[in-house]
Amino acid sequence: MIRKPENTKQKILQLGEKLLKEKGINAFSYHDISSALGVKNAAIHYHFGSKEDLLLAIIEENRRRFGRMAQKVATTAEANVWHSFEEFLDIYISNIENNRQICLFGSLGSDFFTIGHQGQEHLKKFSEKILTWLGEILTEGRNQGEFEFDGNVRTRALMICSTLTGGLQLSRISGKKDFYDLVDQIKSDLKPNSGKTNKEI
Amino acid sequence: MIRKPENTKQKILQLGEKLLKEKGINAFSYHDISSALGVKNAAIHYHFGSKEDLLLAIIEENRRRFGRMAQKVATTAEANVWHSFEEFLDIYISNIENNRQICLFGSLGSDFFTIGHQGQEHLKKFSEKILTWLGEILTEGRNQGEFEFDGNVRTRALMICSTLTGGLQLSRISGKKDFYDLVDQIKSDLKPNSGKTNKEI
DNA sequence: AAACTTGCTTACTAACTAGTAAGTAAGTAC
DNA sequence: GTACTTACTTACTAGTTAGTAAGCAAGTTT
Repeated sequence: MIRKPENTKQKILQLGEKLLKEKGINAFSYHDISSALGVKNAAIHYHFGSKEDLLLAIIEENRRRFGRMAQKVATTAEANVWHSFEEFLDIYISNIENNRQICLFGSLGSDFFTIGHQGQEHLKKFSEKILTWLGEILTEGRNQGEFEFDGNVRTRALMICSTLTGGLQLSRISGKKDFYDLVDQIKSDLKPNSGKTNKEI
Repeated sequence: MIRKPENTKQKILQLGEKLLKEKGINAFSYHDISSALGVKNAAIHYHFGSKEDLLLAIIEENRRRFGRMAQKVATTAEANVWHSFEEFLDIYISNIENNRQICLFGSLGSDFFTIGHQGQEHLKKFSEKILTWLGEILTEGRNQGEFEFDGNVRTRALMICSTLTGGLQLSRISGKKDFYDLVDQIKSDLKPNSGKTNKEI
């Protein structure tokens, strides 16, 4: 028998995340994963004792991935707020391009009352992390004159996240193009001196 | 036996909608409905042959309800765009106040690939109806000088819907208050001469 | 070489799922 | 008063679900 330690575990995690973002936590089963990977059901339980454990691992994996992105844009030489913001938007764009997946928070926000307490708490902490990070980028950008927007920073960060989260879902229904329009409008709205021209484009 | 025709059917429909918006289509069963209503599983199948049939009826019910709202604001004496827009926002606010439900499109956008073709098509038509209606209100308001916003009308309508859809879900995670802040910001952003003050509030 | 660990498989269970077929009590039409 | 319709119930099925206990082959430690 060929031994590739941690290989199966990683594959389960990756496929679990894919299924979570495509169908939702309540619409895939251990069998969906095991049959796709050519292993038995019990192999999934060996690596992730319960479905809740798999869910926690998926959330943690997303948290780490976000951390790496934040680290990357913070240490890049030509670091600037627009570059950081684009990297953030790319997370959502890669979702829609990857089989029209929705984001973690959209999937688990919808199913929030069907997941365990630990999952809810992990999600809450992760969402605060994102809102804080985005808030810092927005504040920095506003101070630099790179961004222009009204109101409270946290609310603006929340609004951008909500638009992207909802946009991924609605564009499943109304068409992919709508999401790209949405992303362009979000960027356009943030640009200074875009004014409120009130002209039809 | 007391005969209240259509009573059970209405109750099934109401509870089905509630469960759909609280837990999602894949997280409730016919048993959840039948046990709550004190009837048997087969009674649900009598009124709604399949789960897909129940789903179609729920979508149709929401479509009718939206139609009644649109009719109402169109025929009200003191009709104006702000009043219409507030009535629209009230649909989302009543969701969050009703056990932190999410909206139909959020729930079914997340589970889009797990529902049947008919459900997807009905949803698509209904979403176009809403976007068209909101687009008309936005256009009228912009022409009257009541609303001020940049860019394409459809994209702006879509952005407002996306923000509300995503906002309902994210505020399950981050707290109810965030949703009310979001609604206030949406309204504030639409107001003319709000400018882009770039000041922290 | 004996004991232990890792990464599974085989074989199973209890609970739950949507859905069906047949029956039945009450009301309605003629 | 007989036939028909409505709104269910009883009783069932076949398939799916997460989860478990025991076994086993290969590699690792001592």
